[in-house]
Amino acid sequence: LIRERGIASVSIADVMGAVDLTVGGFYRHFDSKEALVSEAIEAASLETVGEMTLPSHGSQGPAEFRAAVARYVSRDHIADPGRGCPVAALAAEAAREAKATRAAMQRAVGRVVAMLEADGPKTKRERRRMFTALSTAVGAVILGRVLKGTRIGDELVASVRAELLEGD
Amino acid sequence: LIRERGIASVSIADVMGAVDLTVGGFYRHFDSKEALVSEAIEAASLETVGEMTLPSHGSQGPAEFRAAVARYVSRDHIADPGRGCPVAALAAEAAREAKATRAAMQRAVGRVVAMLEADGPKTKRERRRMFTALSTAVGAVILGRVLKGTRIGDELVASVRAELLEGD
DNA sequence: TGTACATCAGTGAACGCGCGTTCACTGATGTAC
DNA sequence: TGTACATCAGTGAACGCGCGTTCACTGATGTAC
Repeated sequence: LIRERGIASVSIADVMGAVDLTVGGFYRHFDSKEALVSEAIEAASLETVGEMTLPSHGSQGPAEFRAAVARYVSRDHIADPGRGCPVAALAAEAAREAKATRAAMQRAVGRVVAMLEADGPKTKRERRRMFTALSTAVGAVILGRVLKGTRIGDELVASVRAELLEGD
Repeated sequence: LIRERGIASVSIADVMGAVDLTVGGFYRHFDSKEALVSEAIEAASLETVGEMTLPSHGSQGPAEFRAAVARYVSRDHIADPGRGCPVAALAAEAAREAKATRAAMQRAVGRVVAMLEADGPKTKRERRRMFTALSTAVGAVILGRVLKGTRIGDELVASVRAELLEGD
């Protein structure tokens, strides 16, 4: 719900309503809205990284990397933020939130980096390419979402996808 | 103000207070908050593109492109969203807003693309690289902001900057 | 030059509403004896 | 096996607050004569 609508636009009543409960009960489970948001980012991050890593346990080859990119920079991911990467959906908003939320988002990014590093040590050049590819993928999903339904949006997503998949 | 704090977190009282006026007068100037947000995105977009294009009028060479990238993917830009690119600051949030706001953000992205296209027709390959570089730059600024003050954030920004400036 | 009047940016109080949080309570569940 | 009691998830009403928007008003400005 938060990934779909953003942190500020989801109320506790929305969250509780979505599981057919009433607002009052919320505080049996979380100390505050901020605690919920932090845990939600954490959970979504684990889920997303888990899906990306799924086929091979830990050691990722270039084929797995390409498959992950193809799933990340895709029409499906762009069309369904609610089930997608919390970094793409919420990074900009989380950067303006209180400490706990920012920290959760920093951990989420860290987890992606750790996943990309999982197949052993990298040269400086490889690390640079890794950070660049990550920025490109996140940027493309965010831009793809705001441009959804426009010609330029389709071209941008197709371009980035092809560029990342071809290596360079 | 909106670029700094986000659309939802800026109230009309905040905006009017920032220019030492009271809330009531707001509606002499704008029909609604949404109208203000749309115009603010429009204005910020013109300002940002203007700054990027400034040195040479229209026809941009590779040197101007490199200078623009260096200014965009920089510590200064990341540290000061309030004076920076509205796309990096607000694209993800604008994607969830009503039509007028989304449309303003789409125009903002379109303006950047038009600027990058300004030095004449491009091959398909060049267009692909252009869209990729745009996604990379926007992604890096957004990630740089959420990671501000962390080791990984510094490394990511430095990496993307170097990678984009070196060509590839 | 002086007066009457229209315009309109800005005021400040009010509106209905939804927010996050609190709290006294209910009632199902599981344990102790 | 049956009874008494503690636990605690969930209820629903209330709180104080800030939100976007409306509206009757004020008062400075500029134009018409």
